[in-house]
Amino acid sequence: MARPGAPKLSACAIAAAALELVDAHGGFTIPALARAMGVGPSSLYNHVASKSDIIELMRGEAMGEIGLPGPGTDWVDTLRRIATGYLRSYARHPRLIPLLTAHTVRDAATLQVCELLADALAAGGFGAEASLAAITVLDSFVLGSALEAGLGSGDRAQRTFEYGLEILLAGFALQAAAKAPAP
Amino acid sequence: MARPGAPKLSACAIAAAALELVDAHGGFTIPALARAMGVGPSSLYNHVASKSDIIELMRGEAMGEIGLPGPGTDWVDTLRRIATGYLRSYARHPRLIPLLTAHTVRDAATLQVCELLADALAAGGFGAEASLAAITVLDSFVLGSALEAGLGSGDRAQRTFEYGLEILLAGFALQAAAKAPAP
DNA sequence: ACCTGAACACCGTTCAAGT
DNA sequence: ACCTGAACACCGTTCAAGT
Repeated sequence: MARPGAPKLSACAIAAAALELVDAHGGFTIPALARAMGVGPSSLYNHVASKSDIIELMRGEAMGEIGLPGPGTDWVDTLRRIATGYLRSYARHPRLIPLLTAHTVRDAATLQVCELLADALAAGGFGAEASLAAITVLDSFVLGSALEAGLGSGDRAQRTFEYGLEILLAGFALQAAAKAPAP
Repeated sequence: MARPGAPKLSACAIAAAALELVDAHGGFTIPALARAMGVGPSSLYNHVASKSDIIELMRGEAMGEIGLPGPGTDWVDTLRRIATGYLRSYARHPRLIPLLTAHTVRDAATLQVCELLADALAAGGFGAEASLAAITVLDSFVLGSALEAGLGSGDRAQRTFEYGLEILLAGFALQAAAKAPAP
């Protein structure tokens, strides 16, 4: 009962199919992606502008899966929850990470999460510069851990992540308690 | 007075030329690399096995530049010095970083530095698992910072790095002082 | 509005041939 | 031992043409 002229493709469906290919093979190719969707390579360009466009869509898809803590949450706990959700999300698609690090972030959902992190750190007394440093640490740590967690033995890497995260958060709390603003 | 039959190419020269292209354009191409060296594309394959081989050679070149602390150094100071040299090295070639994160490390010099880090952490009382977590944090942080330091306004990113590094090291020292082994 | 198919300018790699 | 040049099987993207 398919409507006549119902489109076979959409940006969302393209991103999902590409993510499946990345999960399975660590990369994707326009011809391979088109073949997986039962369509000619040139058809994709009616819905996305370029291959790099598809990669950015995949970032949004991975990032959209993480649940965000409510605004009443303690700032350290906010950091912990975001980092944990972030890890779980990217650990599901570890082979996507190398593709993402080669790109500057443009995805809206990702930028929004960064703002939430900045707010939490501000609540902890971090200035703008210190906050940037902390977010860089956290982000790099999560991506590095997700790479290991997704590819290696999941359970051990998970504990390694939790342990490292507590070191980080303890460092942040220490810094906040000292109430010394960034030099 | 060139010796007759003196080779125009070598693995080392290829890596250096490729690094120049990456610094300038954020990537390299076999034809472009060959052209830069005044040679045909197929000539390169007398000295390297593949493009990915060239990338691994570049990792070694970047890593080889960092100076290592002597064995008498305090363990926290050892971490600080390696991290700092590591950052300086990669900040000089920030556009190389995305190429490297897509690769598993095979370079000998890099693996040796990892061992030095593990030794330092062991001296601080870290067990094997805690040590792995700490190295993951440190490595991710340095690469993330180098990406920013090399591409953004160098001086501010440098201070951001130093500040974040002190947070990290304080966290490590805290953990060591508590003398609680990894859970 | 959306898909097709042919076409373009590339890419990494191989291999026989030369010196 | 090392470089050449032609060749191979690709790749991402465009565009006129169809429906």
